[in-house]
Amino acid sequence: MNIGQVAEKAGLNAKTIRYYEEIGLVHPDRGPNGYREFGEPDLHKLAFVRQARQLGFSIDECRALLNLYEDHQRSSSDVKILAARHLAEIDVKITELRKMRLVLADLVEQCSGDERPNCPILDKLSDRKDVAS
Amino acid sequence: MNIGQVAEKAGLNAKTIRYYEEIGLVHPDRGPNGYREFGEPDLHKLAFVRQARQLGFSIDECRALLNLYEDHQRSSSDVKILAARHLAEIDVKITELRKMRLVLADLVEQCSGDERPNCPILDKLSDRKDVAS
DNA sequence: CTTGACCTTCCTGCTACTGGAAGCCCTATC
DNA sequence: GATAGGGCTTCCAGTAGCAGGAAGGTCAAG
Repeated sequence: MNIGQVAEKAGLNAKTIRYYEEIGLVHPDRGPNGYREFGEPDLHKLAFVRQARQLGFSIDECRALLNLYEDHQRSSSDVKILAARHLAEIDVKITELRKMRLVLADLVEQCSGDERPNCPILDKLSDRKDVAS
Repeated sequence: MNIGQVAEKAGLNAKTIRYYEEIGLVHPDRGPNGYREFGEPDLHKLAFVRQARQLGFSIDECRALLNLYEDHQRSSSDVKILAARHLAEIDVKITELRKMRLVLADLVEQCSGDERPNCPILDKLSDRKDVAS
């Protein structure tokens, strides 16, 4: 398979796949013309990474997950620890965003949004006191 | 004020403030020794930007907010539109994170997390079907 | 006079790609 | 055989928002 085909099948951009090769996630063969040649295992790995990325795992976490996936001696606890840590990070992000959302929604609601210059949003931003911890 | 003092007062890193100068957010004077000299208005602007950053506004949005803040002919509607758009982006992010969280929490729960290799998390990631839309 | 804290500029690196330029390869058509 | 197109290659630059570090100037205290 050439890069275009594997890209389509894996649901990834060809550029992305070249990048993944550059950072050592995949190691496709090369044909006599210099083209990358991907096999089924490569496709499988790329699809795996795509799924993990969609769940928000970083590239390094994807690398670790791939290693675990290919290590048939792994303990599922290693995978679970990695995933649980990522889950916790997601929770932190959600919490932070919700904090922002609370303040912001309040400000937006308070702002009349007309042609007059008076604006509680700007007032808040220029306030001495902190907006959130 | 030197950069160290203004950094502490504004709650920002000195490096960050130099960066903000580089991208044109602030324009401190220079003393005869080449040191940056910040006045109260600079401190005020930096604190403003910090507050906006804490609410998740991008640097470009902060720039726009600063411009509106300093434009006493502004309409509050301009500010409100900007803030409402940002609020919508936050909502999108929260939604995406919650989707990830749903799938991930489920997987983590299903994984026994023991010494055996069998792992539903890896099974899911290597699945042909998409994990989320 | 020296020490240490503070300041300066410049350069690199981080994440995870994306876009573009210059050029080769392959197939099809005229 | 020439040409057109699409796909492939490498390399370089840029994105956001800084952080870290090197090399060196400045300033106040002892």
